[in-house]
Amino acid sequence: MKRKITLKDIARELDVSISTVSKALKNSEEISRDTKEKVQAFAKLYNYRPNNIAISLKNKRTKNIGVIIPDIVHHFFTTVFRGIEKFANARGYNVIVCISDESFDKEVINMEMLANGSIDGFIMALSAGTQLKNDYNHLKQVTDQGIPLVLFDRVTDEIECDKVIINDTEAAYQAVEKMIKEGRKQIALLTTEGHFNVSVKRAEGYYKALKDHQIPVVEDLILTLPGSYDNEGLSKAFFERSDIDGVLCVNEIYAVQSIKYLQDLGKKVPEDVAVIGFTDGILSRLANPSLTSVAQHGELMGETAAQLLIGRIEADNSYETQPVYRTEVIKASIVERESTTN
Amino acid sequence: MKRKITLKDIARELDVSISTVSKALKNSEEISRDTKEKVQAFAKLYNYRPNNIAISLKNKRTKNIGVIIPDIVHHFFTTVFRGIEKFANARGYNVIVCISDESFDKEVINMEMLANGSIDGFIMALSAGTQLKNDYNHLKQVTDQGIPLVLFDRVTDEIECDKVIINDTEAAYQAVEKMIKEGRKQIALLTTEGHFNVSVKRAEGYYKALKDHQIPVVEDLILTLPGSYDNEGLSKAFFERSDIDGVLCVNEIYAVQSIKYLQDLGKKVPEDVAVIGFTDGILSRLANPSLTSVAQHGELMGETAAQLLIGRIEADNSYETQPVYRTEVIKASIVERESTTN
DNA sequence: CCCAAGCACGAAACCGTTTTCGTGTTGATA
DNA sequence: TATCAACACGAAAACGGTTTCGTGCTTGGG
Repeated sequence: MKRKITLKDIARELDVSISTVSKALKNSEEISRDTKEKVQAFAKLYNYRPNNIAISLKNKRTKNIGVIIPDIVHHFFTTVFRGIEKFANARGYNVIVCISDESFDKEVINMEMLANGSIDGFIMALSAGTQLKNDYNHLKQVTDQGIPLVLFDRVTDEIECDKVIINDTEAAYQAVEKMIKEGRKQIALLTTEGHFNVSVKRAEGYYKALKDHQIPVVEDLILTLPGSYDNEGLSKAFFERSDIDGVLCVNEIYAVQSIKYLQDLGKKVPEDVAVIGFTDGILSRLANPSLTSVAQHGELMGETAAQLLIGRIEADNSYETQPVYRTEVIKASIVERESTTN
Repeated sequence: MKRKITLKDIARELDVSISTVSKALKNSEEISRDTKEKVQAFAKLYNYRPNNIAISLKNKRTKNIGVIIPDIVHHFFTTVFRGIEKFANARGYNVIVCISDESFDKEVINMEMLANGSIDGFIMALSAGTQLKNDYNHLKQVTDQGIPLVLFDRVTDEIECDKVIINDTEAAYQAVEKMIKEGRKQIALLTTEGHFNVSVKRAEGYYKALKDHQIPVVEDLILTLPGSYDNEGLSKAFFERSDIDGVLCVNEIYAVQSIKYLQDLGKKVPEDVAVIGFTDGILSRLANPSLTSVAQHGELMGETAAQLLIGRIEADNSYETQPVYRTEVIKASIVERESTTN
């Protein structure tokens, strides 16, 4: 077991000072060619690598970014994470991931753990618990310390920072409008409980589309489910009413499940009922019929968030004054497949 | 913007030495009650938190573990990761994730980045590129340095370290046997190219089950696809032969796609053809018919890997001699759903 | 021959902790 | 009154680097 070699080891071995070794390895002009070659050769031979921790301590930069997401076993967050990781890695940053599991407490604990020097900035999506509690002191503390923060998807107006969101309302509007243009009139909405910002915004788009096309809102056509990714509470009974001819779902799980129930009830998708979901994941592609879906471009969202964050991190030497925060809007797009007609 | 407060700040403010502050905060017996109370009150007031980086440098322990996986947008890896994160977090460790994207080079770069002090140990699944190249020097380097390493799922015999695998061969055997007991005789195998260890092992189980039940192997019933998670290369034509009555797929994507093609060809699942996949993910649950699938218990796998790793990390002060490495086998189980009969 | 510039390198501070090893003061004891 | 613990605290080294600021030596010009 060869232990890691340090500057001190090289200095001792070559009978020069630590500073000389350090400079020689950085190819400093101060050091003679002879010495530089000697040191560099020795370092190569013994595979010297500077200790990241020591460097972090010295320059107060860790080159780590903290990502806190509610769940990882979920296609959307997963793609966002891939975008973050990709961009960050290309810029020499590593990514520390914490899963809040939709819990306020875990979110707080994780942030505090990382905020004490482990990372240079945060990227996060708020947990359900946090949105429910409406308590953002942990975020405030972080930003007050001057640690850059970027919120994505599940954001809040309470905190001033950079944000990346998608145009949920318009996307839902377009999805509903598409079904209306197909001649549908009784369009159901499957959504989740209200503390999710995104669900509310998608519902808004649904209402607005109906209104703009003079279609009355039928309360019985709107089903609000408790879980966020589970299809708990969704039953076949909901689809038994004979007049439903379209369904908008705030995620793809609901959508695929809806298709299944509709088919069980002898209704044809898309002939009798059109179905559109959010989150254009693998489920949408492989469903039968495949699912027309609102693509949220998670990877782009992640890249954008990482770009914003790293920009802040690497610029915060200059501006000490109140910076102007940006909110980037990622445009969702509808991917048309077999669960709608043309 | 309140900057972070340090021991030195407290010491200056309270007119005591840094050592006194440090000890007072640790409730050392050396320090008088008066001083301790004073220091602790001040620390609380100004919300003092020790700097993680400094502590890491001091005790040469980062409380970070590095996870390197080929892909994150994949249900199995995602669940394993959740298991790792869960266990690690409960033990006070953070998780740094790098995605190798199935590339040997990225795997090497990521490992080198993290191996220079950023982490206390690695958990990883080998990338396709690495298995293809059969070059494990980067792993050897890491273990030689005394950094604990745990391999999971995609492992190699070339490296001595702790490993966590599932009993792929037996699971595939059982899946095939199940279909045979349902009276199936022409069972197809959809697998991926050979450099994936797991595919090979699953194929072995397939062969063995056929052999044990005196069913001849029909080469035309075995389809080897290039990608690992994409259904590229999988076409409806494969299923046109009339005699197929069972399909074993090495992942759930192939399985769901197979169901779709079979249905398109007018064959009924499971009446005419049974389908069993690996990776019991959301696709399996929501497919129509829902998919009988081999559950790999990824979360348990992740927890096991994290437990092994943290055990090594926290024990490696004692044993300097060659430790005895363990290989934990996670037992896969078949989750029966609608794509097979009883 | 003297002085100044320039070269090549080293000493030391610093980043924020922890921890060992003093050390000055007090009170009790012989 | 001299001695000795016990007490309460500080100085300093250490972790592994970077960086500033000397400094001794050589050399060239006057």
